[in-house]
Amino acid sequence: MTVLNSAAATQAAVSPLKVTPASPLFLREDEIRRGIELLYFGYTSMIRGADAILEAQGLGRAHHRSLYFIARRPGLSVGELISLLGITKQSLARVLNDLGNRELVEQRVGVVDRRQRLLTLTASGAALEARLFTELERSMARAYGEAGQQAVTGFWAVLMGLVPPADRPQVEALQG
Amino acid sequence: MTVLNSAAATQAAVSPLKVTPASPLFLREDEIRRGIELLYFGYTSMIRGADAILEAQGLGRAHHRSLYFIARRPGLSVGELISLLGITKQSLARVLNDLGNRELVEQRVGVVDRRQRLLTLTASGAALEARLFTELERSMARAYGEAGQQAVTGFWAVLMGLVPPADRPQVEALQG
DNA sequence: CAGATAAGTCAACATGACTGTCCTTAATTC
DNA sequence: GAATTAAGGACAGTCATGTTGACTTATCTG
Repeated sequence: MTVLNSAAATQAAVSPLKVTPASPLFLREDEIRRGIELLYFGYTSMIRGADAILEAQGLGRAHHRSLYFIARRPGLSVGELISLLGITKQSLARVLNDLGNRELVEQRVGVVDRRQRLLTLTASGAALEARLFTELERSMARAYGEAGQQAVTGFWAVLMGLVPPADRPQVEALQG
Repeated sequence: MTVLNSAAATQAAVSPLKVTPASPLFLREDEIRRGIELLYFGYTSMIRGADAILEAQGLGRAHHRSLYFIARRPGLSVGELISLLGITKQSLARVLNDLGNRELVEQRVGVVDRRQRLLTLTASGAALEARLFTELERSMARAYGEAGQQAVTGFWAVLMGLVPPADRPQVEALQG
């Protein structure tokens, strides 16, 4: 899956996407609103690409989020997944039951703590997640490519700044 | 509302938030996943701040989005709002009826096209939107301040790159 | 005038979140 | 070893927000 989008990469080297740069007074209301709006439209644009695949499977975005995090951290516990998603046990239960019934996700009893149920993708679950990821990747790789490497660093920095400091370790752990 | 967060602004000048910079191979899967995750957590972190205010009013995020765009573009038509939100007329109708019944939003017949209903906030609607905006602003201003001006430009560039080119004019028009 | 467009309305339905409660099993603590 | 705590599952009801489809009214445009 470590596939370079060569077209986007080429474009990155050649012509970074022009956007109006932030002004020295980049905390003015208009610039705040610009960030709010771009975050809203960017986020919804990115995830919209996977919706068609999900719908064909009779799954929704909630299922996608679970598949994504289980793929990212195989063997994570139900409690850890609840914490990442920020939803209740009961909300996650239905999603996890759906995924289990479709044999996309498997549970094993924890080794160190046998109360835990550790989650992994089955082969077909991994295949579906890969297809969904490819959709997100297409969108993100194009954006990275158009904006350029330096912009990506700024993109990450602002987004991490939006996360309350108390929650940052969890996000960083995911990416360790 | 053009309030500078002086603490954040000072911090911006002094010590931009350190994040692992994007590598030259910034299209590798890990870096794509990092973007996906930060976008998810950043977006949800930002909007979560307004939820308490909304809940106290008996309103939800759908109401907030309508209030936001009506505040941003006073006098926009119902059709324009549908297009911005990407939802159906029937979905918006319920939200707009709620906001009208609470006298937060008013409708006027269009001047150039009398079929249109042009939306504006009432005084109390504007007051509520301002409170909600202040919450988002707090979060965004802190992130801008921590990351620094240059990072903000990159943040905008990547997000605009995520938006399909066909949809970009609409986003830019909002910010004209 | 005929057809297209903007908007409103009613109905039925799906999804994904919530709360609350009860239960089982396993780990921890006294 | 007994009591408490923690992880998870199950069941029930509710709410917010989206969807389709069908129909109406007013207005604009060719």
